[in-house]
Amino acid sequence: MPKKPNEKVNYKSKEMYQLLRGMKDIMPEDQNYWNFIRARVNSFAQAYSFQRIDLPILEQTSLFIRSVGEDTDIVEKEMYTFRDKSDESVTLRPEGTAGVARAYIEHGMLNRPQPVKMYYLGPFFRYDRPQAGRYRQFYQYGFEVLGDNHPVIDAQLMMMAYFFYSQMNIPVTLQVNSVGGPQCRTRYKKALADYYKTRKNSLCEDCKKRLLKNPLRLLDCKNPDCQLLAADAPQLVDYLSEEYHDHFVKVLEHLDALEISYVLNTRLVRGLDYYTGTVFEVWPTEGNRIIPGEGVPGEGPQEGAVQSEVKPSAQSALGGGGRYDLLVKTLGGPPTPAIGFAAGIERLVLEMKSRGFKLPAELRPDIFVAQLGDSARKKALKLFEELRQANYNVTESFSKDGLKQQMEVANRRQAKFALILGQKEIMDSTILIRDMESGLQETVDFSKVVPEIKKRLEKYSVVKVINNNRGANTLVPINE
RNA sequence: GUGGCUAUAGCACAGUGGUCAGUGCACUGGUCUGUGGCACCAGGAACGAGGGUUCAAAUCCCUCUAGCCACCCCA
Repeated sequence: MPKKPNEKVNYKSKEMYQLLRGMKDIMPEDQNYWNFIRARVNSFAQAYSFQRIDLPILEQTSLFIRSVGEDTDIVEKEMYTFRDKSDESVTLRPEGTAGVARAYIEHGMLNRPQPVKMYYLGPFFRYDRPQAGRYRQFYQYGFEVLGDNHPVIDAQLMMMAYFFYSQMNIPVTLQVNSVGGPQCRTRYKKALADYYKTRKNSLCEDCKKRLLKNPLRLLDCKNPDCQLLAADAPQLVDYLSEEYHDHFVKVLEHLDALEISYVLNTRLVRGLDYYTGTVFEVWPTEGNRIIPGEGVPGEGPQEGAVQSEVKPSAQSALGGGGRYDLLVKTLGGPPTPAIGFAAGIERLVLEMKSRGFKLPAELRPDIFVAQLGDSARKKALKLFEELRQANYNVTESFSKDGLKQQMEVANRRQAKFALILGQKEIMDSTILIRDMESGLQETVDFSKVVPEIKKRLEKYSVVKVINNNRGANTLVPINE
């Protein structure tokens, strides 16, 4: 139905619905990345004996206040909190560990063989200011080990995090530190305060506030003057109690033995209150990343290697975690040491894209069914279903009339073979099989089409890759 | 929450006050009811929203919304 020449139709309404701030659609063309990551998480979980747990997105507000900490940014300004119809204060989960700890207690998991190893993958919510790789609804996967405080557990979890990325050609460095227990931190904060008391005037405005509110943050201020001061400030590791010190030393010994790339970063402090002892983050190392619009290579003076203790950019941490030996008890459960690691999926997708990560093409259709004429269309529709039930990956474009158009679709979808059914074929009960790669085609008896297709598809069967389940860089079909 | 930059077809861009806006890719159709990758032709589709200045606004100003960047912080 042709329109009148001058009649302009605007398909975009002036008052269009749009995404809420910080929300994001994951489009079909990106699903390959997401499927790949989900498959990888599942296969790592299986290889390291973690069992999946799916927790509600909505929990009691107090769960997060109690676990994450009242004075943290997450609780103070980033939670989606509201009252439900029974006037209970509920919160969209801002992180995963609190829920896992809650479930551990609620389901009496202390009666299971320890440690209990669980993983999760799903959406989380924080009302933060959006930026690249930072959304208000974001996806994280996480691994938690509860009920064991042996240092080897820490090392193994870090190893897992490390190889999750490095084995898919995303070079990463582990940033490792120990924040000790509450007593260690109290003593350390006092030492810090003493150190800064006499040097207060050289601090930037922000840091003067930090001195009162969150002295640990003084150490990673970006201001050059503050950094100078921070360099000589007392270090947290020197204030660890013997117990925490010994534990941390053993963790580092394990890491050394593993020969993986890690940095002892004495300034690494994490933003949730429940951490005790070992904390770590996974930072991508800047090798061979494709930065869009990057200038001419070889131009300008080469800066020294990026200092590994300075984050290249704000959103660059791919993941992080640490011990939370006191959390389960804080939430009313039995004393239960635990450690966890969680990472953001959006950031990993960005990283994969910026490195030109090659994904295996979608599974190609085996067969494209083309038809010409009404009676052929009827027969083709039935044939399609028969082939599908015979477990072939079959595709079509039945609503199109022209053979040319249909062949274009077949080509675009990279079908291996085309079956062509026209009036002539209907007349003598045959069908055309066209090999889309060679262009060769043959007429075969219609009743023999399935065996004939089967015979021809054999040349492709060798390529099927079975996932070896050890983190190999292969794409596997997903059941989320 | 603070500061800065930006907003033109599905995507990437051009147009910086003067014919109700161009290009490339993509999309739909045609050349071609019997054959895909190529070619040629045609078509649909946009100035983020609202207000102001002006004879005239995509272009200048204000507000809002959103994105990005730097903080804050985090995944």
